[in-house]
Amino acid sequence: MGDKYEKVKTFYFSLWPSLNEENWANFEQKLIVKQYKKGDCILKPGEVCNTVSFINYGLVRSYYLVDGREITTNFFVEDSCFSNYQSFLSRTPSLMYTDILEDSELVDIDYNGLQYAYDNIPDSERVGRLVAEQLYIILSNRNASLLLETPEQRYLKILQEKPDLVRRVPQYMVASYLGITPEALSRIRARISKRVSEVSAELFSR
Amino acid sequence: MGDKYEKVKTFYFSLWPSLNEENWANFEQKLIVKQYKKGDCILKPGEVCNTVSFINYGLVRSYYLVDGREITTNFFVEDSCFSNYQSFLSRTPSLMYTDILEDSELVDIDYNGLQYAYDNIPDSERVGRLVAEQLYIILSNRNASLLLETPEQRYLKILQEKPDLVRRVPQYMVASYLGITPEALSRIRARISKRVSEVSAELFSR
DNA sequence: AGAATCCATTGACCTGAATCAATAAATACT
DNA sequence: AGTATTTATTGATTCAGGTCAATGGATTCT
Repeated sequence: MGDKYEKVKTFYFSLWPSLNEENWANFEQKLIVKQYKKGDCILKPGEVCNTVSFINYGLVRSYYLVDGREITTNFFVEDSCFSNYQSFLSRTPSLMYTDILEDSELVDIDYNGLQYAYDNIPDSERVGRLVAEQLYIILSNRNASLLLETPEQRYLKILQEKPDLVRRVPQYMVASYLGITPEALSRIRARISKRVSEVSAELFSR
Repeated sequence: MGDKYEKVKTFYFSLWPSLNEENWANFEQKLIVKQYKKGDCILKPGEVCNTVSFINYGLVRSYYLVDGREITTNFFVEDSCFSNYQSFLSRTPSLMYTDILEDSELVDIDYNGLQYAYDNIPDSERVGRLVAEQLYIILSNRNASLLLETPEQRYLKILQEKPDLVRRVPQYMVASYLGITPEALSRIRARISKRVSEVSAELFSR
């Protein structure tokens, strides 16, 4: 059983320098491990998100669905934490879906479990602050990307920064993460490979 | 002198139930009051934001400038706190400008002052967490608005939710907050008032 | 393996907003 | 008050991406 908590334990020890075995044991009691199958939907619009989850293995996606059109806000991969944090924190209904894209194992802590930790486990309050701050920074960067970069720039960036993710996820989901339609992404790809082949020809002709 | 701290004191007491006079006195020592004139620029791209500020009075704006084009991310009004939180937290250079739109008085706490508070003043850690969480929720809502609503919907919303702000700020800044050009906002306004007059005529003809 | 479903590409066309430009209105400045 | 500057409106044009539709490849399922 300790097995399934190994990765999440490493994760927490890394960002919680003062964490010791006693406090970990206390914290671990609040964790629940669950397995999901590809295609499972774990949160729907209207539901309040009640967990923060660590991904042992698998792949997860959050997205809005607005008149038939999906808008992906995030992909989450193994060894990281995710939540619908806005819904979780504000205790208000989610506006998003959260789906399992690949068979996954999640380690959940629920809202009450986390409040218990804040109230009873030393320094967990600070970890909570640091996590919230980290998530703020990430969201802020995502925001800047959507405001400042063109879809093509965003595509080239994700290709470079998360090539593995692009391979694991259908292209239409990547498109919706970039804020465009599948057709538009297909055209951007065509444009890029045209440019690449022109440059190659140029180099070849010298 | 205590005068200038009155509003910010009320503000902190409201979100920090366990705050007492002794701890407040300790905290207040870390605060610095500053006046600014309309047009002042208090943070430029490349600079690291080193303060979180409470606005006694005045109006402040944050915006990106990308090839001559302004993109407003936020307006901040009296009795609220602001910061370039992404830069402040990550200690990395800002990508944004922060300008004073109306003569303002700010009550600043700097990065070290805040760390001092976290380390020495009871429950300040929790307040820091709650503030970060609140800011996350706000940013998340702003994000959803930009992804899910049309510029016209966003305009109607800001008209309804912050009519005072729309009056105090030049229209081209509102446009850049909505993610469009001044021309586009002007056309949206024309469209709306056309619809309004059609509805009026309709009602009148009965 | 074969059928069915899902996914990516391509073409034709449409649309909303950007851009460029000119003018008018409003504010600020002396 | 009168000039200068800033801001808002309107028109003409352009363009990136959306929409609709058809086709062909890939995956998945039994």
